[in-house]
Amino acid sequence: MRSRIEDVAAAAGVSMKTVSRVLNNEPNVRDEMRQRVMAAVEKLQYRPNLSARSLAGQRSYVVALVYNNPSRNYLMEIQSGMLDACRDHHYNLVLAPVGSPKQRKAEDLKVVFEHFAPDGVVLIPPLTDDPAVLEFLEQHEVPYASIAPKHPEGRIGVMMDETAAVLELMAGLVAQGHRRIAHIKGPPAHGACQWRYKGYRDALKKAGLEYDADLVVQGAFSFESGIAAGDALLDLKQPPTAIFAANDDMAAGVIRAACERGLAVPRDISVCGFDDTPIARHIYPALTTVRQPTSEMGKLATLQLLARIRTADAGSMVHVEHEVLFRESTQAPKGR
Amino acid sequence: MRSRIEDVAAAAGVSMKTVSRVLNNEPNVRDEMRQRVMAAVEKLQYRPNLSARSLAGQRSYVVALVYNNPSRNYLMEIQSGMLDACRDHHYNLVLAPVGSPKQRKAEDLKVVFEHFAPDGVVLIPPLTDDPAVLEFLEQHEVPYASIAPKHPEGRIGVMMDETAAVLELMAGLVAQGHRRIAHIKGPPAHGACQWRYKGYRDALKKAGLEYDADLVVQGAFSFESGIAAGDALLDLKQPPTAIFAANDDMAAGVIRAACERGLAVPRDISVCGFDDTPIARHIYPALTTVRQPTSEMGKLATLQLLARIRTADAGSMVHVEHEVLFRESTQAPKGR
DNA sequence: CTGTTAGCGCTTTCAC
DNA sequence: GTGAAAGCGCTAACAG
Repeated sequence: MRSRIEDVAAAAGVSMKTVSRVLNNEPNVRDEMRQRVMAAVEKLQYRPNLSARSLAGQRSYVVALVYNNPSRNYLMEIQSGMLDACRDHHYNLVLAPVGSPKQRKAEDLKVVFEHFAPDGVVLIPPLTDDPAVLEFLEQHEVPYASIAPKHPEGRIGVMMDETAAVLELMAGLVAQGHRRIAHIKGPPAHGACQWRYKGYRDALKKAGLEYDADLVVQGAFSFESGIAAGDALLDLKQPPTAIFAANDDMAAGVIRAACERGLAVPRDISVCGFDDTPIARHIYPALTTVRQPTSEMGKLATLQLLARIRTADAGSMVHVEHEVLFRESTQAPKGR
Repeated sequence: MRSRIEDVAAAAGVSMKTVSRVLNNEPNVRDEMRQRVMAAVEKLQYRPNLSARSLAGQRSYVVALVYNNPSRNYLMEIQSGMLDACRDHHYNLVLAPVGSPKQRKAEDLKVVFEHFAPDGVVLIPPLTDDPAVLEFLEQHEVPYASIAPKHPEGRIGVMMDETAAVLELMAGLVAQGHRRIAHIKGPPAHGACQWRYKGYRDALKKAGLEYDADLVVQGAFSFESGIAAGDALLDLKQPPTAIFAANDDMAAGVIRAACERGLAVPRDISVCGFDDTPIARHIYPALTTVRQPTSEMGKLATLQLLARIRTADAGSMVHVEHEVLFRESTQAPKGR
């Protein structure tokens, strides 16, 4: 049978409460006691019982990943980073998909909270900015960390300078000689998309190129929406020489659209995406894109959350570096 | 504050234990009592406290998904199916990646068990057949369901007739006129690969084609291994006219290898994969492949597991249907 | 068929 | 600084 706190107390010759104090890093324990307890814990291979702990105390040692319907790759990466952070801090991860069948986000959240009473949650786009979710969390006073929120002010979590990344990407296209560069926007609910769009406009201005509304179409982050957008752009009287899609899936759709009409990428049209998901490397030609350290972002967000759980005003909004990857799908335009 | 079982008992005018009986579907409760209790539960919005339940009882109402390093897409699908099943049965899912950094699978499992004491686990390839994991589970008498195990005898879970699927796929290639069909094998640790390989051999025999060892190369399920295998096959003095890769990622690698050397798919070489992961539809040309209902398999495996948790000899190995999808990456060979 | 009593293993008072 | 006792909300064993 598993050893209990009582056994550890007996082995160390102290009371249960002292053991509890040591385990929870509480003050008011002499160093010598601490050592004795640690030794006994080690010797008996003692691990606290989670259920008992959360029943008696107020903490559950669980954090939840709350999400709506992000890209599967993205979710996977975040999840894996969170698992890393959790493992290191003896925390545990539960998944909280919300609003799946009936769109009752707050209801779904409530169920998760009733079951697991997580000590905090990590939010990822496009849910990071969902009013219903935020309201629920504020109301229940649950600490949360946000990944790539639209409005980072006063939040803790992690984000990347997406605008700067796009600026860099666009500068590369301009350097290759592109003058007519189109943009496929992502869903507006997705905070990052507005930054990417801003980067696009800023880059045009910086390069002295005029903004042309015809060259900007709305996508939905899906492969299919990329095909539709690509078709629309390639049908223009004066088509662009390069297309910057707000994510890789849509960029893959554009490549499909181009191939279907006999155009070669990048010879006839340059294409680039964003995110560096696996598809970026797997399609032919390999996509020029922006890598964001997604898994690390999951980890960092979790660390900020754990800090805040421990101390009410700890944790901050941390920034991570991007990396622009020029690959095969972009080159100087033909006419040059 | 949340209502407790005591409140429900008071509201229904019965004892706590009766409420408990109703909630756990135990026998020996009059229908009238049951109704009264249910009404009170509804009225008070009562939800049992998980921690208290698992502390007092023997069940944790948690199932774990135990995995090693499957394809991310695959994992995602399984996970989503499991979440469905769990939600329907008031169970909860925890993730148990094992052997990640230091390859101590049993150790990692133990940690998960100490924290969550899951009532059962679902195993997915390539871990389904891992001796260390199976031994741990048997030893601790933990019910488990297996997805696509190498040796289904006596197991519960879910599997697909992979051999039949390959037979069907290969028959399609033969019907198109292919006579030199190559195969890229998946990692041997992965149970399904032996069934896919068997299907390949059986199909050759059935079509009256000779088995040629040069046409079979070993892959590792990765895109990169697909490139390498594709290069090897295309370098042959007498290259194949069609290549059947044991999964989609490797098939994508083959397409890359072909494109790099200026060959067109399917004009110069037909390629097909297995699994119908998103990449199959997203690359150009779209891959001929075999769809397996992965998400449903996650759900079904969980249902079998839950049945077994409830009753020691319930649950079985269920079979799901495949679907062969002929898309753009295969056509009749040139020479014909 | 139903209710009472005693814990599950831990943390929290509150004494010392 | 440390410890003893009293629950956290539920289920198990037993009594009715």
